[in-house]
Order: sequence, then structure tokens, then C-alpha cells
Amino acid sequence: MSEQVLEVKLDHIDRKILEILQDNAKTPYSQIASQLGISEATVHLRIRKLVNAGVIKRFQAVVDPEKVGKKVTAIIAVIAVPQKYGQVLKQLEKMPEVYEIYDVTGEYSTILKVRVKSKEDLAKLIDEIGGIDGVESTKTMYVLRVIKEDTRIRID
Amino acid sequence: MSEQVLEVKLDHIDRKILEILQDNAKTPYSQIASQLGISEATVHLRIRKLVNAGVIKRFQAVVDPEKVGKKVTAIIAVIAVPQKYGQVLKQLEKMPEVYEIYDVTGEYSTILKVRVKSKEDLAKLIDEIGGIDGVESTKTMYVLRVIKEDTRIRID
DNA sequence: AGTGAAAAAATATGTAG
DNA sequence: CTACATATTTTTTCACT
Repeated sequence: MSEQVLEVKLDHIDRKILEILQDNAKTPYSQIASQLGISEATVHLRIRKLVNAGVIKRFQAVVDPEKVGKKVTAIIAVIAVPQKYGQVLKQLEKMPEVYEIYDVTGEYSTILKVRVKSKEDLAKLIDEIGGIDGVESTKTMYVLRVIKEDTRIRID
Repeated sequence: MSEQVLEVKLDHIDRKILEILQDNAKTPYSQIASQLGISEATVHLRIRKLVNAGVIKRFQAVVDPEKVGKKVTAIIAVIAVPQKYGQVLKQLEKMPEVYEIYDVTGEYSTILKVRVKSKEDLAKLIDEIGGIDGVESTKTMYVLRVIKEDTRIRID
């Protein structure tokens, strides 16, 4: 039932392909091929293998949150009652405004990243989270500036 | 010099296209067209407009960090000396292991998301960050489990 | 595995309504 | 914005090494 992380052997070619496709998923195979000194067919085969192995989870258009009205980002640290932690996570997972949920060590139970339209919506969301049965306290860190936010995994 | 967030007017069609392309950037225009009841040429024009307006920042292969050896994720809360905060951010921004940097309200100056190969590399990274001139303290929250991590922005 | 060439599909362009 | 036709490019397959 749980996600198995199979060890995937990646050679230099695979790694380079991953770098290129993370920067631009629409790079023509012909260009990748000539850049790496292999044939287009091999590029095609390698990419299919990477997708099938789950190394590439999907191809995605990366959207600017601000441009679509998500003006507010916040990090919320949550402390939950240990006995109800599982159900708290289940509730949080269902909330569309909650994009990331990490179970972490330290004084907090979990760290969330949330995105909403406005400060008013953030206030409502914080109330909602605080109201979940099993949530003991929340600490909100409002994001004033995004200094860096890169979803591309470094391959090395 | 600063990033201008131009207000972009998006209608129902644009929003639907964004949803589809965030799920699968390789969806054929023909499929998008028939699904939305518009022509392929229009799909093409709309997507080009969205890219030019910066709503779509890029097309990216989404890679599973674990599958490429990034087994460890951590959230690090940093407190910096106010007078040196700018230069601290500049140093952090240069570090390849630091994927996200948020300037936040509250007791911490900034919140980081970092990814490394191993616990040993995390320890080294924490030392490195703690050693930056202007960093007063760091608090590391080791990620035990990723409950949710979605980079797709909800369009509504 | 990898290749080159052919076939199929998708994207991009242009004209006109 | 759409429809349609066409050109161009890209992806995919296949027989062979």
C-alpha cells in the first residue's frame, strides 16, 4: 500500500535529460539528441523509461500564483494532540488551500504551506485549521517576499 | 527593476487551459480544443498569450526527489541580525541545496526549504547556514514524511 | 541498449470570415 | 475569436546493428 521508492539507476545521459526537461519540458528531442550526442530515438526511449520508473512524475505548466490571483502565501506551523494527529493530517490534506504538508521533528507536529487570494481568506483559513478537532495551536508566518522558489530538483 | 505583477484578465477558457496544462503539459491541443469546444488554433493562441503574459512561467518535467537521490528534506527557520539580513539572504540564495526562501513575519527572519542526499549532508548544510555572517540562530525541522506536496496552483 | 529512416501526430502559420 | 487548409516540426515506431 505504501509508496515504494525503488532504486533507479541513472547514468550521465539520464541525468542530463532530467536537467534539460526540468528547465523546459518542450525541448525537442532532436535538440536534446544533438546536445548529448545520441539519437532522437534514444532520447525518446530514455524519457519513456524515466516516466515509467516514476522519476518524472509528470509534465507540468508552471503557473505564477500571483498572476492567477493567489496573492498570499503563508507557512503555518501546527501543533496537534498526538492521539488525533492522524485525523488532523487527513483533514488538512483535503483542504485545497493547503499545498504542502510536512510531518516534522521538533516542537511542531506539522508545517504547512498555504496559498490564498487575500489576507481575509488567510484569516478564514487559519480559523478553519485552528478549528480542526485535534489541533492544539497554530503559528502563522505570513510570507512578505518570496526570495527563491525553485521546483526543479538539482541533479548531481 | 522589481518584478511587476501585471493584472492579467483570465476568462473561463484560459482558466480551464491552465488547469489542463498543469496536470499534463503534453495534452494535445486537439484534445483541449474538443474538451472546451474551441478550435485548435485558438488553443494555440491562448497558450501563447498565457506564456507571453508570464502566467505560465515554463513547462517543466516534475521529478521525484527521492528517485534521484534527494532523500532528505528539511524546513529551516533562521533568525538573522537585522542589519545583515540582506546579505544573509544573498548568501542563502546562492546555495544550491536551498530550494525555497521566504521572508516572513513572526519570530523568524526567514523560512527555508532544503533538500540533500543524506542526514550527513543536512548536518553539513546546517553548519554552513549557521556560519553565515549575520545568522543568529537556526531551527531545523527534519521532514519525516511528505503528506502532500502539490506545485499545481488551484485556479478558481 | 542504440540507430537511421519512415510514419504518424502535433504544433504553428496564414487567409479569410 | 473561429474555421479551414497547409506547412513545419516533433514524436513515435520499426527493422536492424
